[in-house]
Amino acid sequence: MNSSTRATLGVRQAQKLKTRQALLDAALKLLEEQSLSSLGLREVTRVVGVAPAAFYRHFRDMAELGVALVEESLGSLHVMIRAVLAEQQEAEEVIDRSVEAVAEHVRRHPAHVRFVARERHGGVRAVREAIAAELARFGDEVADALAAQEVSRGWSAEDVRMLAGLYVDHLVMTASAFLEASADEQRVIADTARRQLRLISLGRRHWRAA
Amino acid sequence: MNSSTRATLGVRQAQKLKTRQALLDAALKLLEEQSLSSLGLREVTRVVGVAPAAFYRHFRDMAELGVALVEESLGSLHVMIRAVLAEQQEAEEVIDRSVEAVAEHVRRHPAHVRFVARERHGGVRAVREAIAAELARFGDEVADALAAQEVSRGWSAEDVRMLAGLYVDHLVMTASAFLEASADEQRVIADTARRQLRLISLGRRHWRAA
DNA sequence: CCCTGTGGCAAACAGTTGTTTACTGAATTC
DNA sequence: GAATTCAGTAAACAACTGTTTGCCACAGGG
Repeated sequence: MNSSTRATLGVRQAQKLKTRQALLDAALKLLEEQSLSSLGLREVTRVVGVAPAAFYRHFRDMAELGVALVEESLGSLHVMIRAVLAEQQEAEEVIDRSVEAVAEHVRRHPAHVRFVARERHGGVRAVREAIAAELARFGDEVADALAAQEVSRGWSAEDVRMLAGLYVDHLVMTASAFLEASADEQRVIADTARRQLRLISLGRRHWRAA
Repeated sequence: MNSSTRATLGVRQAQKLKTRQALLDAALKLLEEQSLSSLGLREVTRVVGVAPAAFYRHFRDMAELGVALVEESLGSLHVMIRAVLAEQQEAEEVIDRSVEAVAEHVRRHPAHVRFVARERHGGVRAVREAIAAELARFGDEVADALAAQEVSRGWSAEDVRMLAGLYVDHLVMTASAFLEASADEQRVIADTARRQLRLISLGRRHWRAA
């Protein structure tokens, strides 16, 4: 009668998913203060409270666990981005809304954000590639949203994609800047981010019109 | 009579510097495929061909070696940036010149660039802070150069610093994008980077004028 | 020329790591 | 209700880690 698991899932399978999630959670916690390539399998199982060998029932190695963490981490970000993109508002409002959304996302999922920022260029190839692929999908999604706006009339697909890339990069930079900042510094960062977006948006409106 | 070391340096001191440099070089090479927090002291000394204990004659631990690598890595970048900033040219030219300089820098010092990109958000606090401090100095330097240009007339110091931050971030993003790219992809990246800089420069010219 | 400072060495230390093995006991299937 | 599946266990493995110790060879100053 566990309400958090579907009734159709057997007790067996549900338990397995539970420890799998426990492994992911423990790893994410440990990764707040070290990087994936130095995180040991025993370290993780010790925190969860299972035998080291149990790890292999869920992941081939730490790299595979890392890829699973990428999906978990960027999944929530994906939801957030889609929500912001869906709102149809004035440019100024959409900027304020975006920065606020990023700030809140970092506040709610700091470990996820830190993990992505850290492993984006980290020492584990498979994880790097998973993050790159997911961020590329973000870029495409943003590009689609931009193309649908009337400001982009007459823009080539490449130019739209270029602008989308700029936005995604800026998002990632801003999010990781928030991470290590105190409350005071966070306000400064948010303010700077808004002005930067405003400047970009200005450049956008004058593109090919100058 | 070693021409690469000052004549005033005794044989003693010169030898010490030589193995110290060998340790740094070996570490940098090993760091192309892993991150600092997983790099072992024995691993480094083994490559150099000295006893593990010899490491302590030069660094307290790997974190200290990492900080030394930061200075080495960002030192060369610093020279490059200063050179570009010194040139007084038309906006369009300075953009082409900047992107070309970044591309060449990555071509000449890939391991250094990779190291900085990887450890900027990596698992070793001291190294993160050293990189952040150095990048902040870059930002100040760029800000000074921007402020001296007539386009910035009437700009507040904060706005100038905001724009400088945007440029520095863009530089780092572009450099790390170059890293894992093939020759073909590099051309695409360079082209995208140029267009992004052009858009930013456009926004800059219309700042507070719109 | 001898004395001293010191960069590097060999060896030993207690811990820790990833992986394999044979196993147990409970949920599932028939 | 018996047979089967399989998540998790305990123990052992060789290989490796960072750090300390006492020692040596030798450059450099007196």
